[in-house]
Amino acid sequence: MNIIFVKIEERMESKVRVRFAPSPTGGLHLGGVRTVLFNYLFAKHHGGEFVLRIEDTDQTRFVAGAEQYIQDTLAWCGLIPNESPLHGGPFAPYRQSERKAIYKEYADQLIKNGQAYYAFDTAADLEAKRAEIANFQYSKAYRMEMKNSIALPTEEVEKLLQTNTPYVVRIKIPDQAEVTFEDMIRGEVSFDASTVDDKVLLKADGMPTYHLAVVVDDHLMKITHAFRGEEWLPSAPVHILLWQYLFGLDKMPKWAHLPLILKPDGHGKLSKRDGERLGFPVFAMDWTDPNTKETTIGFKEKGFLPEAFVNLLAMLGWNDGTDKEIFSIEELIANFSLERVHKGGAKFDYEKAKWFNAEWMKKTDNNKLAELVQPYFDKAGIEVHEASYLVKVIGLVKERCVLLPDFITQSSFFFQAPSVIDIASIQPKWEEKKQDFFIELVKIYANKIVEGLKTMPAETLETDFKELATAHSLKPGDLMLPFRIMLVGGKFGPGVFDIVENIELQDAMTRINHTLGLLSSN
RNA sequence: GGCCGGUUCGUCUAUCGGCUAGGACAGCCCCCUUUCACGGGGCAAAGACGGGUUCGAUUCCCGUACCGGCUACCA
Repeated sequence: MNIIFVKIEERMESKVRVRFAPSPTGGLHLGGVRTVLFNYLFAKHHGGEFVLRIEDTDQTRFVAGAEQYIQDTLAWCGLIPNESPLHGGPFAPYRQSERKAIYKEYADQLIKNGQAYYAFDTAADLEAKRAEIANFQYSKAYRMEMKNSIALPTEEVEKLLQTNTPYVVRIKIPDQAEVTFEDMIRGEVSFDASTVDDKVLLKADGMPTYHLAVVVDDHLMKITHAFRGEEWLPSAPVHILLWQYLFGLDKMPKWAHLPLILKPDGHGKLSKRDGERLGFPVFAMDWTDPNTKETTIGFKEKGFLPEAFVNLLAMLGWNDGTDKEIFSIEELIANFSLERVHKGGAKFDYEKAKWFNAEWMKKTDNNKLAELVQPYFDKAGIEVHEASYLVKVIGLVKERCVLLPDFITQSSFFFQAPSVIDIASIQPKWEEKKQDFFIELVKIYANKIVEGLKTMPAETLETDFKELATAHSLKPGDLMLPFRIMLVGGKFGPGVFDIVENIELQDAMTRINHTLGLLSSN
């Protein structure tokens, strides 16, 4: 028996190099970004390099704009690759479609060494065979019944090749081979390679499949540690065999198969559909399919801060062993270790995700928040005359905002009078005494304005308000809610006197009068 | 079906053989707040099951169950 055993040596003498290798087929979802993140954290923790490689070998699934989207997403998250298709690097090109010729050479070498072979079966041939034989596998058991350079006489193979018959190149899995390797997260994993079929390495269009491309490029790009989702575990033996055939197992990167991110309800891998169904983003940023024009919302546009997004992703499958949950990217880099990455998948919890964002909002500087919030104000058509005023308002309302757009609902009344007044919450307990009180309050404010005051400190406003209430033999408490609703339109917002202080006396008067008008006309 | 992986409160998780199984999110209650939040305090809530190993297992081993992944000329 041919035993392949790969051990992790604790050597780290060569510079750590990792890669993220997505296919440009659409938006980048949570699981993808987390794979990037763990790659990045591992590389930076060890002072290594992070490479972005685009695996665009499937021309039928290629989607225009997806590559740009991936780069933009990494930029938003702050996970900038050292080498990429856009910025190049010493191992360019970084797009597999541009490396087509390279893979052919290696496929030829495998064929020459008897480790791979030509297969001429058409799609129909394969379909028929699969229909005929339950659990059909293109391997030892049925290889000889198929149209390939192992089963066919040499002359016929020659003839097929000379007449340009379409073919694929398949790896020849050894009849008996136990493949064992050390996964950095899972420990020793072993497979009986004969249960794997002869995977296609080179497709009929001359493009490599993932199996060949990942091995060749990881070698050529000197990748030392390869991270990928757990869904790749079953094909690991193919890759290990290829490493053995092509470059030697001593050169092979160490593998780490990351746990999956699961649906919040039910079971299975989290998908784009789950987000739509349950009402939360799954992609990092908005993604518009160029064909259907359909847009899928992203965490960025939903109003998440990149710091929070990265933080929450890191905690999905990793922790530092303490109760600490809020980590900056620098702290993550400093503390990250693969030993603390989980083996089991984690269900995504949107409520917890929002909590991370709320925490990061509180930590973020008001000036920074103002910058981020400005576009939402623009979109809502709310004019911000002074940036400094926005910064001040943000300080007043930030702890009641979870997502960036919450600033609109929580603070629009600082910039314009509310368009809707929740009269229904005032009316039941409304009485003439209260009306008189507010008429008097307006007069007081008018006098202050005549005295040359535009506004007054919240504390003074509050004292005056309470004194006036007492004078009208009313409890201040019974007046606060109506006052709040007059100012903001409903039962929300920061302290009423903080609001009055900021919107200034003139505006407050206008709003009181407006509501008084509504109340008397009803 | 076959192969591989996984399994601690509803969810994310701590525990690296030693018993009040800790924290966070969500839920509920109270305080603060004459709005809503934030904040503070509290309640409720977990080791899939069965065997071993051991003085002692959530922790180590085996089996079972359940869940997941893969099983394409997709990645």
